Amino acid sequence: MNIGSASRASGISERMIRHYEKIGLVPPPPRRDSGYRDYSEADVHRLRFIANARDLGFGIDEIATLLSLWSDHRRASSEVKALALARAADLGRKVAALENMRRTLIDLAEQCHGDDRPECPILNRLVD
Amino acid sequence: MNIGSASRASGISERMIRHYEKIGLVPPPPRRDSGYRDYSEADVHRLRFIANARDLGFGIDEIATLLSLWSDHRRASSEVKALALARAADLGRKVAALENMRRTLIDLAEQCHGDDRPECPILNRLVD
DNA sequence: GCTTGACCCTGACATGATGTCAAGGTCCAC
DNA sequence: GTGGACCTTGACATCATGTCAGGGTCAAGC
Repeated sequence: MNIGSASRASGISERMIRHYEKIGLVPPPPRRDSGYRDYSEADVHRLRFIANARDLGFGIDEIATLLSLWSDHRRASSEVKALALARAADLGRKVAALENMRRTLIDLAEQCHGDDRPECPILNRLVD
Repeated sequence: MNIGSASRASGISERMIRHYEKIGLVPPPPRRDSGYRDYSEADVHRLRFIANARDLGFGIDEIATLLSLWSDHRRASSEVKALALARAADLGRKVAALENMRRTLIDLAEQCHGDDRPECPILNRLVD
């Protein structure tokens, strides 16, 4: 299967598939005489795994760990669980930080007349 | 004032101060004979404005707009308000997306025994 | 006046995930 | 055999930020 098909089947751009190959996240597939990469179903499977993990907010390093856990049939599920919970905690912190910004902005906007006058609590706050 | 003092006073790293100068977000300060940048209080003020806006999640382009609105004493506060609300809406979308990921991870982790057995719903989900 | 350590200068390379563009080779259906 | 779709590599860009190297400057203490 060509890289274009693998891309469509996995939801990862051709660009990123080549990138993941370069950084060692996916093994280099065999090449045809033309030099074209030739992907198997298993390769696409791996790519989709990566796409799903990425969509859950895992970073490249964590995805590499998940991949090795995935292919290790003797691994303990506790390792995977710990990784997922660490990721969740991280997301929780990010959510809290963004939510804080959002509330601050909304509070400031509520205090701002939003009319033709230049007086503006939002700018005043930035000047503090 | 040297760049180090300006950095400490504004909370922006020296590296980023120089960067903001290069991209035109702050005006190039005068130089002393030695070539050292020489910052005024007004410069530091501007830097702190930038730091505050950055902490509220504004991007460089938006900060540039805020800076021009700030120095325009005839501007309408409605423009600033619109910018703040757009930013808040954007943050709201990001928060929702991250919160979604977080919930999914926690749900998956709850279904995972987290023991020595290899069986793991988290990995199964990634394989879908 | 000299030394020393703290400070400053520029420029370059790196990150991470991703896009785009260019110049060239390949494949297949007609 | 030709055209259009596809593939190759490599390079450059983004955004905010860090770090490092190689070199100049300043100020305090001796």
